Amino acid sequence: MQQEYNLTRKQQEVLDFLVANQDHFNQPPTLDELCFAMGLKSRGSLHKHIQGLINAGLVEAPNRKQRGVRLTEHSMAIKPASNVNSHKFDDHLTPFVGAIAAGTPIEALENISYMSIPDEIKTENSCYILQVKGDSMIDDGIFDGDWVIIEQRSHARNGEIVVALIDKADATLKYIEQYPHETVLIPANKNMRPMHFQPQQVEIQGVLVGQMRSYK
Amino acid sequence: MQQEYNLTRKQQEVLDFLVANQDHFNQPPTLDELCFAMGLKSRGSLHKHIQGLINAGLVEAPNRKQRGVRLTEHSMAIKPASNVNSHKFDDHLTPFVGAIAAGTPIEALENISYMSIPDEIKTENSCYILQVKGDSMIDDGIFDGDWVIIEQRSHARNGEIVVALIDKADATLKYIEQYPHETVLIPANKNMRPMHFQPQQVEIQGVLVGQMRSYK
DNA sequence: AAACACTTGTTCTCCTTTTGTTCTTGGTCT
DNA sequence: AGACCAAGAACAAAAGGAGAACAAGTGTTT
Repeated sequence: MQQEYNLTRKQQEVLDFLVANQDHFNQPPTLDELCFAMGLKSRGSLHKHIQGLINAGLVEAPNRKQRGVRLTEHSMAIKPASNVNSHKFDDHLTPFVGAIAAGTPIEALENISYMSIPDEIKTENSCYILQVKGDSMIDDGIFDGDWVIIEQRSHARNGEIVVALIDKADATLKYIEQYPHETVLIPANKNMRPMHFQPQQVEIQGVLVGQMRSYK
Repeated sequence: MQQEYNLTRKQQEVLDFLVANQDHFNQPPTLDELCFAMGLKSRGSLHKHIQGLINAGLVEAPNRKQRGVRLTEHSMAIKPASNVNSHKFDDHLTPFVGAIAAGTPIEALENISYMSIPDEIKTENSCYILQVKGDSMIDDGIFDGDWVIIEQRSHARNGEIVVALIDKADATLKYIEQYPHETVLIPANKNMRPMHFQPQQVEIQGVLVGQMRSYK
């Protein structure tokens, strides 16, 4: 009877959160903290889901004890077996910091959000995500509205695609070619022309390492 | 799939879908989700088919329980489930099942791996990931080597990009236009021409909802 | 230590939305 | 006619949520 996990969607969500974050907590969370994380406004609602997990034997019964929401050994044992090969849990969330449009500074979001992206489209170094506005890289398959994953760096090799800040004012996503006496930023768009600058005008803010698009 | 049971054509279709996707679901689907995947508009219609499968002993009776449509052990045996169990504990992991190249069947991976992708490029319904081989969608910014996220469905609207199986042999990623007497698959590549088929030659295996690319 | 305020877990009622089930109606095909 | 199938209405149960009320824990002040 207790081996059969018949969890509802919300119970599953709560369990997922607990499993995914068990390492992050130095203490088990309070109900209010969990509510916030799950987007609920009432402890009572959440408590019902917790109760369901307790009945399923996946969470220990916290008898009125505060911060008593812990996974049972049983449910802890489930986690390692949960995915077969590679792609281990990357609890590495990547910050989504704003939008980049050729010709204007990066529009920073007021509250940064985070996305969980696969290792395949990022690097081991620190990365962030921007949403592309405009068509300056359209010939390279980077469209208006796409997300790009940028590795934070201040230098690049010729031929890489970079986030470049021009005259400390305008940010843009372009191919870069650096020569001793000039830096050229090259769009991937037949209708646009390469732009030439003094090297000191151009500050590199990161290098393109991945891209995502939604068709919804 | 073979039938030693007396299933109607539609019952068989539903069963095939359930068997083919038992690994992909984090949780059993609701009737509405199943309706959507099968191209039905009425829960009532689907329910009758499910009822048939329950009578045949292939699906457990979900007594009013939500998301209760599960295969019995008996029907699981139909298709040896390689590594079932407990993907349901990671909502956020999406299976990477193989590569798709125009003109050849999907190359399935021997062991499925999983990627953690953001909600922004998938849907609430069951999705899987394929790697694209070839240039048939290059004008649409889908390049050789890109990953595409496919929502599992057997129908599509005109103008959507689908994974289509032609004559039960060749799988391909194309725009689809469906008319009463013909189905047209349209590549996004100036050098390739639309292909015309009898409707029954073309089986839809999913619809494109997202795309990813690595620049490493 | 006693009294107090505050936090947190628990239980409860009332409500909305989602979802499974049962119907009736009508269509197509053999 | 008899099967299969689809659509949609109608209903009941399940799932999810908000908030009040209360009790048990925690911390602070006196």
